[in-house]
Amino acid sequence: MKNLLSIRSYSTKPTRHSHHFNQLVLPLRGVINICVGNFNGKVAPSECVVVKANEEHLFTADTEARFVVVDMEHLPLNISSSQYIVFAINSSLRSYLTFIENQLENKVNAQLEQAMFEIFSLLLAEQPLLPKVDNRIGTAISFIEQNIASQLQIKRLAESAFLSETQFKKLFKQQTGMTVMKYLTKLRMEKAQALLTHTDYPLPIIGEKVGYKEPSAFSRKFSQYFGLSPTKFKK
DNA sequence: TGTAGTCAACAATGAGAAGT
DNA sequence: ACTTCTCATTGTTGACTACA
Repeated sequence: MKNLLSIRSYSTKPTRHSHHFNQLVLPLRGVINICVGNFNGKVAPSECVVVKANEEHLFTADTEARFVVVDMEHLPLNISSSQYIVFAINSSLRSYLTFIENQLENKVNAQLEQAMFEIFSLLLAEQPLLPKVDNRIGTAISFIEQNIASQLQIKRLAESAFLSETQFKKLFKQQTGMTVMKYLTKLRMEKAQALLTHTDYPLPIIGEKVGYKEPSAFSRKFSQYFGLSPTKFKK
């Protein structure tokens, strides 16, 4: 069995079938109709379908749809031990899929493709495995990820999801398991941690990049979240 | 059943001062 | 250059109720 990354625009086997390896299907554009296990429905970009080895499945897609198909002999533990057939993927993996598409459509390089597969596996292993989220909450999450440096207010996020503030807060908690603010803080702190580790930006700039106008507010939040100040973390 | 509004309690923030 | 603290202000949450 050879681990394989490929880009497809339609099902090569539009009949029920199975194979001895695991297969992941990740839409880039358009929607795929998939029937696997007890799941029978549509899968859109930002989501991933897991077809475990020897599991019967069937998928069809519109001609304009594009998706990454990954054949894997061994699934990372988070995926193999999960009950989810469809789950939401994070922004890092989404960005990486675009890279994969670009690379596979322009070059043939076996060594690079093996490295790409390995990076894909690592990104997959760190997916938080949130269930397939409501589209409106998915939209708001994308909005948060794209505007992490802005002063994000629930009112504005609720608008982006076409929900009232109250409904938005309820649905967000229900879908992600955490409040809007907790989710936002988690993203901000993870980004701050990455900027402190990988860049030489001064603290006020890092604070700004993760949405804190005041360095003091950033420093306080970072200390609360990680248990040590940004400066001590950097050392 | 899903959506929306109200409200009290609590948390987060900005500004500024002082200290390291 | 950065952290820590205080204080006033603003924002958010969650429980509850009402409505279609």
